[in-house]
This record gives sequence, C-alpha cells and structure tokens, in this order.
Amino acid sequence: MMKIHLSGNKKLKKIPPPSVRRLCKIYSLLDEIEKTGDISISSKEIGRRIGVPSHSIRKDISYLKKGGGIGAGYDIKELKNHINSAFGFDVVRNACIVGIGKLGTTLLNYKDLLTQNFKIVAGFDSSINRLETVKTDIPLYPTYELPEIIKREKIELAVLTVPGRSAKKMADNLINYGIKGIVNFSPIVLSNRVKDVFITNFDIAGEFRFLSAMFAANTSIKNHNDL
Amino acid sequence: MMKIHLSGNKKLKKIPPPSVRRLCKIYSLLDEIEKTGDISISSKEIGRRIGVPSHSIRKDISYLKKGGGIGAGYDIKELKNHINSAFGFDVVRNACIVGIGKLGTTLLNYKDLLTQNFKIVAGFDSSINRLETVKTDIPLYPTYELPEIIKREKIELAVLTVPGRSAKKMADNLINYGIKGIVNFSPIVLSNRVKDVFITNFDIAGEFRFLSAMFAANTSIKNHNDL
DNA sequence: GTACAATTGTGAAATAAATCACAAATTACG
DNA sequence: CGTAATTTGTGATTTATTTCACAATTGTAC
Repeated sequence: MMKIHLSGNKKLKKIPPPSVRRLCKIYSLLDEIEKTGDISISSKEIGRRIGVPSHSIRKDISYLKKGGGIGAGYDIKELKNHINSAFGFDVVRNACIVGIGKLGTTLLNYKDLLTQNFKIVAGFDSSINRLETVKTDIPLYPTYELPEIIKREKIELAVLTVPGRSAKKMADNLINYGIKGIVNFSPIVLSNRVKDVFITNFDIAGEFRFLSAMFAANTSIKNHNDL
Repeated sequence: MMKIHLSGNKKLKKIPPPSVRRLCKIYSLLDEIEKTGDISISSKEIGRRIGVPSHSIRKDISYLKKGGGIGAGYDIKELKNHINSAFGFDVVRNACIVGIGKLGTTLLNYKDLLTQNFKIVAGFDSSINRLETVKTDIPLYPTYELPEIIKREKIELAVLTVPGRSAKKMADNLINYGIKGIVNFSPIVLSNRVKDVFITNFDIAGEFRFLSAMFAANTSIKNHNDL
C-alpha cells in the first residue's frame, strides 16, 4: 500500500499499486475513446475493454474521485482529469536511454513512449563505435558524459538497457547523478533502497520463463501485471 | 491461486503466481551462480541478490520442495532440479513472433530469449514488403500461412507485436490455430477466457506511465512484477 | 564432543487486494 | 409522472500474499 498525494487535494490517499496500474490503463482507454466522440462510459464497458470486472473498475476509480453522478456513467473528460491530476500525466518528463544495444535502439525510436508524458532527450553508450553507427534523431553521448547531460537536459528518468553485468553499477551511478526513476530492462532485479528513486524491473526473458512455467503447470493466469 | 501439477509427484500443489515469478528469477540466479563454481547458497543470499526478503525466498521454495537439510544452505544443483521439474524448464518450446515491426524485429534477434527453453522458429507479418526487408536468420512468412506453419513447426507459443488495433483479432486467430501461450506486447490488454491458453500482457508504454504515476505520487515501489 | 552461530521449514498472524452485495442515484420510456 | 432498468459508490466479506516467529537442524570453533 502506498501513499498518493492528490494534487489540488489536501487529503492523503492510499491507492494500492494494482489499482494504480489499472487506472493508467483506464486513462489510455479514455484517451482512445474520447477520439471517437463519446462523452460518457460505464464501468462495465471500461471493464470489458481492459479485461477486468466492473466492480474492480469502480473500486479503482473510487480511490481518486469523490462525489459525482451515481447512476449515470462516467464523464470521460472529467474522469481523465481526475486521473491526470492524481498521477501528473500532464507534466512532461525528460528521459534518457542508457545502453544503445538492440533493445535500446528500438526503444529510442519507439513512438509509443514519446506520446504522453515521456520525452526521450538523450541516449548513452560506453562504446563510441556504437554511438556512431546507430541511426536516430535523438542525440547520443558517451557514458562518461552522463552527469553533465543529465544536469543540462534536466533528465529525471532513465531507461536501462545495458547488459546484466553492468546494470547494478550503472543504476547506482544514475541515482548518484540525480536520476529519480529507472525502468530496468536488464535481467538483474534492481531493488530500490534509495528513497525517492523509483525502479521498475522489466525482465523480458524472465517473463517468457514465467509464461512457460505457467504453461507447464497447465494453469490459466490473468495478466502479467496482475492487472 | 493456481494449481500446479508437479511432475514426478502425485500431489497437486498450489503455488501463488507471485511465488512462481520469484522462483523463475531464482532459477536464473542459480544458473548464473552455478558457473562461478559455488555449490551451495543460503536463502539470505538469494534474497539479497534478487531484492526480496529471505523469508519470502524460503516460503517460495517450500512450495515445491519437501524434506532436505534444515540448517545448511540450498544445494544449487538440487534446487535447480526442483524448479526445473516443477516448471518444465528442460522442455524446449517452439515460439513465433507475430508482427515484424520494430519491436518484433528486435525480439527476433534478442539472444536472451533463445536461451533456456524458448526457440523462436518463425516470424509473421501481413506486409509482404516488410518480410523482404527485414534481415534475420529466422524464417519469415506472410500472416495467412500462420495455421499451416504453426502445425508444421509445432509452435506452441506466440509473441504478439502487432499494433493495438489488430491485437485482439490476431490473438483470437492464434488461439484458433492451436497456440497455447501468448506474450502480448500490444497496448491492448488481452484477457484469456479460453481454458488452457496463457496470456501475459507486456505493455511497455503502460509501464512507463505507471512509473510516472508512482513518481508523481512521490512514493517508492518495489518492482514491476511485484516480484 | 559441546556450545554457539547460522540456517531452513512452516504454521500462525498480519496485511493487501479482489469480490460481493446492496443502497442510492440516474436514465429511459410509455 | 411513475415504474423499471441501469449504474455508481462503498462498507463488509472473502481470498491471496506477505511477514513473523520459532522449533528443528546443521555447520563451526575450540
């Protein structure tokens, strides 16, 4: 259980991480649906679309919304605003990619990340050779320039796509340089002992293994994110 | 809670999904450590390495192991075998990648996936043009050949890297064609209503948003997988 | 060999999350 | 306007997972 400080709201609320995840998903969905011209949607429909029972949706939304129209559906614009102000999706944050291997290069050019509130403003790699061969619009720098560029470009978040053996050390460095959030794609699990630094581990190979384990166990599961 | 049928064991055990995840991680760790020549390891050390308290590690292992040496550490080889036989990591499964866009291409050549028990034996895309331009050692086919190739190559698992708008339909098709597990990289959440088909959702953009939400909430979290 | 330190295994307790169930509110419609 | 059909919001309940606590076991030092 975590504490979420709703901006524009004196109250301190606790929102379970699974609910935060679902709310993020709901936000994306609303974004999509808004384009079709709809102005209202029910918890049932949201649930159907993201594959979750409607009562979960209502519970999730109840964590951040007070009052409103029981009986009617949710006003899409209004609900988006609620999530927005709770999670700060309206603030654009600068991010960098550390480790310009295959995965790093893909993410550099992965359009979906650039939408919303992430802006990738730099890429880093220790191999000068690689910096020269990778083709991208985003400026690339050698690793030793990390402290300087992070400061200059006001980078808050880092995507870590270095090999496992360098992940731990690099994460420590990044934190020292002032990075406040890390998305770790290396197979090493990074635990965040440092206060105010947020780390999510995104282990692709591990996820495949998990699928295989569940598969072997002949059992159905819901979702990766337990969403 | 799920049912896991331990092979070579008459008993039916229930292992919570979070424990399955951690056990997968533990397995990878043991694999690494084994190379260094160590033959034994403690729950404390495992916990330190994957960022989880030692009592969780012991609990997880207790789900699949019976008897053994209290007081001593875990024998690495033995523990690996236990996990192995519980989750079937010794069986190699054929997989394919559906949707050869940027992400799909990266995964095609992502070495880490090829280790362990996954073997990517085919790639599919609806654009003939793309099939011709992508450079890879793995054979590529047009989408309409999916049913045939799945049967011929005995493909059990699919990695879905198509755009969101085609994800749902493609997933349904794959299931019809006999695919038993799907790793979904599209932003659409796929829920698995079909028995015996396992789906994990791997939403990169969503994960970034989640990080941002946690970041905005000024709260520290542990791990993406809730591992 | 004996005391001491370290370690596992596991019921029991505590915490977290999902699900339920239903009152209260709204809309639809003749 | 009145009745039926939807729909939300949320305490209460159930289920799931983590954490605790400690007996039992093994290794270690002298």
